[in-house]
Amino acid sequence: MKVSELAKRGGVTAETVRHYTREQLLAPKRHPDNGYQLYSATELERLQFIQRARKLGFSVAEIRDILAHADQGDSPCPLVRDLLANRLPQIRAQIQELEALAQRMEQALESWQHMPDGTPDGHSLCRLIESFPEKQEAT
Amino acid sequence: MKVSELAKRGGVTAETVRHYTREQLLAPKRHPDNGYQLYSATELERLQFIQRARKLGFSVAEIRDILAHADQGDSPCPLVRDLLANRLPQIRAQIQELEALAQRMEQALESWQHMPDGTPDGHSLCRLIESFPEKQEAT
DNA sequence: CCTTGACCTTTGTGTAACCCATAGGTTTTA
DNA sequence: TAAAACCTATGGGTTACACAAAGGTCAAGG
Repeated sequence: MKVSELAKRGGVTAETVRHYTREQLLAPKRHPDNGYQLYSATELERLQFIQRARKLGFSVAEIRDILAHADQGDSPCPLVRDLLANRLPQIRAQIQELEALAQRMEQALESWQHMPDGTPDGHSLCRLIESFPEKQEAT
Repeated sequence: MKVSELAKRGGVTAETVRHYTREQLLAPKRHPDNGYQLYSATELERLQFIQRARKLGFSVAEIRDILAHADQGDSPCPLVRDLLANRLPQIRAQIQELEALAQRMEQALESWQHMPDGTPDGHSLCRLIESFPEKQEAT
């Protein structure tokens, strides 16, 4: 099948398929006459595998490694366990950061309710923002 | 003061100062002889303002707009309130996504504890990943 | 048979906020 | 005075694609 058909079957855009192909996650054959990329049913399975892996937070580069292992006949499973176990705390940290950000934003919006809009005066650009600390102690 | 001094005083790298300068958030004078960028105390205040705004989740492009308003003598405050109020739900959504991801990751790691590593066999690349659904119903 | 529209190709650009390397000029200091 | 430290501009790297352009290919209808 050609790019668009694989894309449709896999539920992604043709651009995404081309991207994965460029990044070596998919290795289609070429139609000898016209140079079109030809994907087999195996490629569709690979595409679906990629989707699952993406949903689990693996990067495209990581998935390339995983697939490369599998293509060599090695079990990628230990790698997979490792990658995921290492990524999880990073995701947790990222969530913490975003929650702290959301809290700052909320606190700002709330405290701004009682502040008037001001006009920049050469020292103050916007007291709303300036009313916030540049650095903050741990709570 | 020169790039590095401003950077040190502002608690950022010289690269960051150059970046903000390229992006027009800072507008240093030039030393007529050697072409060095010369920052005044006002630029330091601006840099600190930028830091605060970044901490509140504003993008560099947004801060450029905010500063441009202020430079024209207009109060940027309504813009500031607006941007923040619009961004907050996006941040919340992002947190939700990350939490869903973290949950998928955890669930995966947990259920994988009882699964052996396998060898790719032409149909299965890694059952760990394949054991996960490509799409999922809302819970 | 030929045109048109749909699809394919490659290449290059843009996204966000910097970081880093390179090559070469300047200033400071030992 | 020579090296160390700092400055400049330019260009490439990061992530996972989206999008546009220029040009070749193919299927269907008039």
